[in-house]
Amino acid sequence: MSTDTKTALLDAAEELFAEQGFAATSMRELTQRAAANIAAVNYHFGSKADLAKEVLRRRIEPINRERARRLDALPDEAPARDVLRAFLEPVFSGGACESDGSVHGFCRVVGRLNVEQPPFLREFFAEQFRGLAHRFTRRLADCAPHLPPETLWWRLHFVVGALAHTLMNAHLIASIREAEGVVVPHDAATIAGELIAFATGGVLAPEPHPLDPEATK
Amino acid sequence: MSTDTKTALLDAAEELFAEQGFAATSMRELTQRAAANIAAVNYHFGSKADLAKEVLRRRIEPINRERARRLDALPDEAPARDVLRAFLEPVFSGGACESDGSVHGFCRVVGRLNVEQPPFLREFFAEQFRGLAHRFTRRLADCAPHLPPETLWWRLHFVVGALAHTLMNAHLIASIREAEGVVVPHDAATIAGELIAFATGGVLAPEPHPLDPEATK
DNA sequence: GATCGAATCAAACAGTTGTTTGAGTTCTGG
DNA sequence: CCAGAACTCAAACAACTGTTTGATTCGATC
Repeated sequence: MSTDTKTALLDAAEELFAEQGFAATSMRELTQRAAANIAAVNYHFGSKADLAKEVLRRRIEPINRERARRLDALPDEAPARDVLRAFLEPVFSGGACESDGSVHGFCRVVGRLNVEQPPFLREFFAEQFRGLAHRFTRRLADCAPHLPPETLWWRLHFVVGALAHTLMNAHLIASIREAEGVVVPHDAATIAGELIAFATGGVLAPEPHPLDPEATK
Repeated sequence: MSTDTKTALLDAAEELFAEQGFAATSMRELTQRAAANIAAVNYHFGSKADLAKEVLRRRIEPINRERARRLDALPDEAPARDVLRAFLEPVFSGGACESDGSVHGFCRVVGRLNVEQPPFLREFFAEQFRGLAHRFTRRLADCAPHLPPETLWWRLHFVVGALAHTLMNAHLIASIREAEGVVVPHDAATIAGELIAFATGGVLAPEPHPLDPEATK
């Protein structure tokens, strides 16, 4: 069946883009892992770039739908923590975990391509997130009326950064300390919990002081 | 003078790696921008990979020295905010800003290569940060004795993620809203201030609740 | 002014890149 | 059973990859 080849390509691309990034992954390697012919990607997707978009779309769209759904389901007086849960938890749920509870490959590919951002993906990401980011920022503004909108805008992006970095490196971060005998749980549920607590504290932090220029020097 | 070629190569590499990443930047493009011969990189640095290491080293080492210096200079009872300032401010200072106050290219290259992490850079980064990360985590533990060490470990990495993401995308993040007529200041001082406030709130947040498994489903 | 090492250069290296081609196979609907 | 679409395949495409070579130029030291 041809659909099998198509999803095999998506799966292989997901793994390899996650591990090595977009530019560093070759079509030979990719099609070989999918047990497909070299020409299969261009036949089914058009190009390597279009394949990458499709890899992302199949994961991001459900996540963003779920984010929107949860945001809408929140009562008006919902606290910031619930808003941030609506933003973060969908990433880790919905099959995001391996059977051993560790973070699934697609989490890493989203994080990876989100930061690699090949030129052709810039617009794709902007398109996927623009609307949602504004809705969440507006919602957070209700929870924290003492904070100016620009500050909240920055803070939501800090959360995105922490999320992307964590998705990509969770296994590495944990392994650093485990090499010393310290066991660091890094299953998806633990990470999500840690991240939500951190994000809530960060978003609700008091307004930044103007920095002492002396100290920054 | 030959030193000029060498630094011209470092500067060009810094810019291009920042914009496009390591794998996506070719030697032709790189040497051309530096007004040097194709063979110049291999002559002066040995290989493309070694060039990348050098690009990073020349920026990261001073930053990490300054981080260590500031950490040591802190009084014993210093609050978490000061510890985080010692960690974050050196990134933005020391020539990190363009003349217009925006974030300098090298900030982006560090953020970029930190997330792209070509295999040969894994060990390099680990080596550069391992010791420092532990010292900061230990210091933060003194400021927040109510939090388990693993939680602080995660939170420091969340801060790194927010930092890396911001360094890479500050201009983009700002431009999204400016396209709508909202002026978002994104000079280095503003960003540093926002990030420090966010990081302090996040690191000191109360311990994470165990998540409601229902909601994560 | 000759000598030597450092630096630059154009050219070529062998290998890989993403993509295209056209013939072959497999599958499906009539 | 056959026509036609959907798909797979090996081979070749031109372009580009990082790196090496050997001759040439440059600047300093003796």
